[in-house]
Amino acid sequence: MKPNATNRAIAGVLREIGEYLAMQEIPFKPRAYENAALAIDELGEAAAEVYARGGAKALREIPGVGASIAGAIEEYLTTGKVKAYDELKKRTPVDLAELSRIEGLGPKSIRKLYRELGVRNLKDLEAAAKEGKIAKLEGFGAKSEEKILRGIAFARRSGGRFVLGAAMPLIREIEAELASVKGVRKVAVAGSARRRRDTIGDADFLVIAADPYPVMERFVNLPEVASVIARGGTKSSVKLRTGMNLDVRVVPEESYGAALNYFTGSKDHNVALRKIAVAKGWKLNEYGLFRLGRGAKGAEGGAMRETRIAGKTEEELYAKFGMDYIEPELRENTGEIEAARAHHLPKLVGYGSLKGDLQTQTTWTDGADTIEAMALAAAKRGLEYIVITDHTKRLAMAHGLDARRLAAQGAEIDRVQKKFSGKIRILKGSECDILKDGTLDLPDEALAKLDVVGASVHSYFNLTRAEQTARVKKAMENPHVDILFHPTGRILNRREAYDIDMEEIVAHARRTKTVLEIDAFPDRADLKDDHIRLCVEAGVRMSIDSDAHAAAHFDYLEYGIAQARRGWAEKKDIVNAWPAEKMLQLLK
DNA sequence: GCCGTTTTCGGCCCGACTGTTTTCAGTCG
Repeated sequence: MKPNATNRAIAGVLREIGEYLAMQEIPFKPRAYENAALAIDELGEAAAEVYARGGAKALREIPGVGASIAGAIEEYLTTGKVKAYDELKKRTPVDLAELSRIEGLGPKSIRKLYRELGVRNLKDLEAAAKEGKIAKLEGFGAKSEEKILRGIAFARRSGGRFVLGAAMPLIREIEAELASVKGVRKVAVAGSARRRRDTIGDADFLVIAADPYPVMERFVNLPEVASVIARGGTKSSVKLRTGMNLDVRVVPEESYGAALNYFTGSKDHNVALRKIAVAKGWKLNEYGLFRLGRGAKGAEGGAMRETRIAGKTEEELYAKFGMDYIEPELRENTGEIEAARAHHLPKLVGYGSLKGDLQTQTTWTDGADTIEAMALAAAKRGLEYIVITDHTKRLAMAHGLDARRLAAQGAEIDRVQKKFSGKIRILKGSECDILKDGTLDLPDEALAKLDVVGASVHSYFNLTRAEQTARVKKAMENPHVDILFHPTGRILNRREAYDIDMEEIVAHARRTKTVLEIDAFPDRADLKDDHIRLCVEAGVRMSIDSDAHAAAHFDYLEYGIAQARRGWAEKKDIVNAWPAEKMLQLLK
């Protein structure tokens, strides 16, 4: 078995096979490989494990994977190679991953550049462009060449995706800006930002306006715009200085719901809806849902007649399909369509429904604000309680608390609580380090005096999966540990999660009655949506915490709620959606 | 190459914009 045959690597090979087939203008197969690659990417477990469990037969259970692709995966897992891929690569030996990241370059162009100019990678591409060779190619021109050079510069500068919580404030500003254009009746943010994915690739805006011209004018002239990618009568795209792309679409009012649905995606969700429409003899596009019928001339000769049957609102659209309304956070084609048809969709935990916050840091360790300032900010936001959870002594750089300072902090909390009597309840807690061997950084006697104990890993990220899992499980067995904070340790765009068996952790949480945290700090977003859904299915309770290191960070709770909703969580699943007394009862 | 509540054969989501074309291919979402 090839040890580093990760899902990402397998998906990468499948995707490249698809692109090579697309170069040869082979129909349909490219999409089959692309679909399979997507399925592997989003598989909840390692394909290697699936194969170990049930061989190629088990691989074929993965939707989009049939006999042929299962064979390719098996070959890759057992030999580290896929012959068909190697042969395709030999015919056109280019760095596909690198070249297809360049905006506007697809399989056909890549093949042409290789055949005509010998371009194999970004470096060759840049050289060819700078020598003016690309502009002379048939089908290319001066503009294509410039665009390629800009694409290369950008690819070097930035990796691609943006953390939702970092991008959202600007997206909302632009939304308001577009809304202020004269004649604009409605603006909506669509795309992955509306689905509230933890990272987004770009941002999509939908506008209803009598006259699109002033909208486009304002849009391409936004101060943050670095370059205009496309500008048309109803659709434009720009690239911001941050590297993020924005798209805007102006649609007629009667199409608003269909367009919002279309541009919200996900692509998989849309494709699934369209297939259902086709099966019913309908057509769904961004302008509406249409019934198709032959014109008066009869079967063969007559023109198709389209009758609009829905499209003004999303609610109307889903109702026409016989479905309950599907919240944007659920639209990933992971069962929501079936659930909506069966009227079994979860009643998602609501925005603004949190009563408390179970992880906050103060000036006692690495927080920027005092206990009092944090309590005041939380009360202003309508929270009924917060838990003060400063770091413990192992985190020396954060000036972590030992048992003595923790006791002193307790006395300070009592003092502040008197001032806030009737306004907000301030609970005593800790973010206690889990040491390498799974023991805790504070003695049990100290932990026993606290209202809420969170435990977390801040060291030895490189243990093996078995060691890391055993370490965390041991900490969860401590009777004082109520919550496992940021369970996987990932930092978006900066650090991978440590290697830990989350299915095992979820099962252990159930056994030990440990709460798993959804850390709402934007670049953590940890648990991620898939893990949350595992918890929901296992009946494991979660908390949504800001991990605030400053009073302003209570704003982040919104992103944690979004993440919980993406994981199908309801109020009953979230301990701090309940009042303090009930929350405390739900803990160990 | 994959898939099936009309099908194990015959389909496969659909439309806008750009650039280089004079009628459209390629790319993107």
